[in-house]
Amino acid sequence: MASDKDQALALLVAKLCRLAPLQQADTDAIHGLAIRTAHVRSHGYLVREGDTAVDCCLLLDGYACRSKTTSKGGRQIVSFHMPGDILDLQHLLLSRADHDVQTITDATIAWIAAADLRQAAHDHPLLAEALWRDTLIDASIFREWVLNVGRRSGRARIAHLLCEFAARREQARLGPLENLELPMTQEELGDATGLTSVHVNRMLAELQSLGLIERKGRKVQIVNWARMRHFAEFDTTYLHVVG
Amino acid sequence: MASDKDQALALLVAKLCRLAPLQQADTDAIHGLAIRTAHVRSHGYLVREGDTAVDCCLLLDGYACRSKTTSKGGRQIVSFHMPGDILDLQHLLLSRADHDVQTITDATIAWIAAADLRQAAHDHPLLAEALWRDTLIDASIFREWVLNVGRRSGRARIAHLLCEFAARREQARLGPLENLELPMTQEELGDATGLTSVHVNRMLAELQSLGLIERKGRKVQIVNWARMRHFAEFDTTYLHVVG
DNA sequence: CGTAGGTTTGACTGATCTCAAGTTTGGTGG
DNA sequence: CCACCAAACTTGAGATCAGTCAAACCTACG
Repeated sequence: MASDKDQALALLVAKLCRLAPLQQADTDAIHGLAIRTAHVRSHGYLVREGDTAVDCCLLLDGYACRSKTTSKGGRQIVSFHMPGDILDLQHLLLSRADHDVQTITDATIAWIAAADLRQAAHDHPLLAEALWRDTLIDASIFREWVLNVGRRSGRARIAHLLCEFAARREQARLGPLENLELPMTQEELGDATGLTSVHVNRMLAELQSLGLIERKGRKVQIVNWARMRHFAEFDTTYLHVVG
Repeated sequence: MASDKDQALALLVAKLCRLAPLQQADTDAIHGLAIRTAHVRSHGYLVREGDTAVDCCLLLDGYACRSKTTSKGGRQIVSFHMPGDILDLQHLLLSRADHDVQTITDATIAWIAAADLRQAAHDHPLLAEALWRDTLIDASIFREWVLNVGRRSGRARIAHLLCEFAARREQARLGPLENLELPMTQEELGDATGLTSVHVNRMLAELQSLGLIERKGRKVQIVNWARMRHFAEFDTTYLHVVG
């Protein structure tokens, strides 16, 4: 039976192989990384803004998000994450965390020593390329979020977020495109879209009344993917899907 | 007398040296890159969404921005750029452009062959590190923009944008912190903050009436940096200033 | 000195927020 | 299995911020 650590390494290798044509030497280097796994409760902090991170965290199970906070207390979620995602790759090369990383459900995390990973990237160009590409895709998603929050109506923002979540979930083979269970509260959906939880609620109700989705608790069914996609102006290009 | 090409190489080397401790071999590799310079008129496209970019562009003179467009025609500017910035480093590793890159004033551009730069990064780990760190700072700024557009009032958004522009300009030694000339129209400020040009106008007028700025045409004077900074909730941490 | 693009202003509209009161849901201990 | 509790969700009414439309005013430049 595979340990958490073995599972973490397998997940990491699989992910990075999709991002660059890794050779044996590269995957060997990954297997040589110091890793420890941990269980973290829902809403636990993995990294706090201002921290000097010495470890990178890979999400093995559960869901997480990254967020920033206004000095007046306003919270903005800047990304959601699912199993297989590396949560704070930027701390490999930037010394101070500029945002929080937090679980949104109970989760299992693999902590990888940043110095090890940095050294491995330095010694293995293809590994560096895979990691770099991962951060570039991250950045592309941030750009789409700036557009989402800056230029779309409330209903379209929510629809777009649902589409992105569904698409990324399917891409990571975590479930079918049309049926998903949201791990986050409506308050968190609001923090991600620049809306209040009250308005998120109304927009979800509206998407349902438009026949785009069906809901039961946090289970969401996308009734007609093509119509939903169109309504949300969702185009997967920005996810830079590889493999 | 230095040619545009020499100027480009000097600028690039200076920038990357601030981002990683480059060695002689690394800077030699940079000097070996194929480069050609070009003058581009105001509002000219350098990259269009969907393009397969074969060159990376370094901005030598003038100002530029990157933007995305909604299918309904809404435009969102996701970043502004000034001399010394590399505009589309992400195209080194992502094949399709997910956004437009456009000048906002007349500009001088140095085009660097992407394949050359990719190869140089592959062969020189410190060069890769410098470029990677540059893209990570880029991503950090996108995160701050998501927060800006998602969670701040109109007046604070504009104030924050002005602070960022002033700070980056000073950091690149392009002028003093408190006095700047904006290269962009109020419409473009609106496209960057998710507001209409009409509202940008009113917010600028308000910042002036609050005694935070003085304006004359597009010249802006920040009357009291400490107060402005506080009002805008501007904290330079996210710019990850190095050197 | 005429023109076009950019800025400024006003009046009205509408999307989203705020506050506040229910209602449902999921988990926990008896 | 049930009763209870806290958290999350839902709904309503009124307030507000920002958008829309339209006109007038600059200002740089040919």
